[in-house]
Amino acid sequence: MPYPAQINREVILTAACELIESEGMAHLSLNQLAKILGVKTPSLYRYMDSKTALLRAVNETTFKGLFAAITPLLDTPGDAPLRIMGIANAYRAYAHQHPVTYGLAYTNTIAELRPDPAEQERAVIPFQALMAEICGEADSLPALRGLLALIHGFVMLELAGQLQRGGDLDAAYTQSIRAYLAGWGK
Amino acid sequence: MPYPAQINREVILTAACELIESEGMAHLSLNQLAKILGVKTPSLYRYMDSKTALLRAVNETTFKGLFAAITPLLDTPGDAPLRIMGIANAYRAYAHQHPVTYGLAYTNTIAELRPDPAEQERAVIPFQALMAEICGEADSLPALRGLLALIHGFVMLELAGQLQRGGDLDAAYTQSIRAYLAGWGK
DNA sequence: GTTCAAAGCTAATGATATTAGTTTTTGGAG
DNA sequence: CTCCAAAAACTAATATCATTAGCTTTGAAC
Repeated sequence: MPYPAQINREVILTAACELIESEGMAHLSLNQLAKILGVKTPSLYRYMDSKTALLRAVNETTFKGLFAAITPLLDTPGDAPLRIMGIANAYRAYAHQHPVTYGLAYTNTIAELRPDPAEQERAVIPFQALMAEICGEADSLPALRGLLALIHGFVMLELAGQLQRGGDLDAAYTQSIRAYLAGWGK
Repeated sequence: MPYPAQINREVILTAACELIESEGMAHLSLNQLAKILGVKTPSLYRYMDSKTALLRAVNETTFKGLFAAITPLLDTPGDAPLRIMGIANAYRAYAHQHPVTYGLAYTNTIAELRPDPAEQERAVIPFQALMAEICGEADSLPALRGLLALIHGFVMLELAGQLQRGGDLDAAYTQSIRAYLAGWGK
């Protein structure tokens, strides 16, 4: 092992996440990142193919963290609506804790930054069974999609500062999801 | 009027929109834009303060177009759920027709690109009355927020390529909104 | 025809991502 | 203990950006 490495893929990744989260997307440059890591810019290329690849990895990390925060709640006592509400709250909490990277992960005006979308849809399959308990097997896929849309949409609007007319956002979130589930339950 | 102008703010804006929509966000450079307009790059600065300001203008255009596509449907025959569904479909259709600029408008990993969010929330107030017909005045704000979240979230997931497990997306959209409204109507 | 201000241009700067080629380091072979 | 090879980092250079400063062209009004 000649020449011990000063950095590696992982520390680059976490430094990038922290920098994005604290300074915002616009201030993430490889120069800045290298300076933080105590290394010159081109050295980063030994561990990543491009800035785009790095950002894609950041997004993968975000999704991984998000699902890690959520999946444990699948095996929780209570009926389906209650468990779904717990998951929805954990989801929203994660997004609030990682607002910039969450936004980046789903933002994707640039298609190259997306992790494999097919894989993500697979990751969400376990949740479909939960919806099936409410609306039946046959409708469980469309019902799941609407649920994801509601959750994701609410969080995105919040993060974009688009829900600022006052009122209790926590309550609005809970009530809306409850209404959605009730609507499918009929 | 010495020296007739070859360009103006508006043609820059529409060219920018078209370029973004056809080539994607990543390929929008002022150089490219100037070349399309038959002008040298620095000349653009006579009509805009910065690239950021241009993108903010693009976003304003997007919102304006979106609301222009939607608001006429407020005065349509039919009960509240029917009218809401018409609006939701028009909304989704607009997003499908302008996928990149729609994504950009709501993406906003970079806060400077956002048009005044307060104004946008005001633009959506007329739709609150429609929700009130379903769930009553008292709950109309949270119910509206959930509806916007559901619509926006669904469209964003679609555009991000995150709903690719097959199935009828049109139906899923319609059914989910119907369920949501039914849930609030109880 | 001269004037003048608007509109465009050239040239330059500093930041950026990225590539090519060189130097430094050090664990292990002799 | 010395030396070597290769891994890891570095320097230097390029092309592309956005942006600024200052110069040149245009054409309508007098």
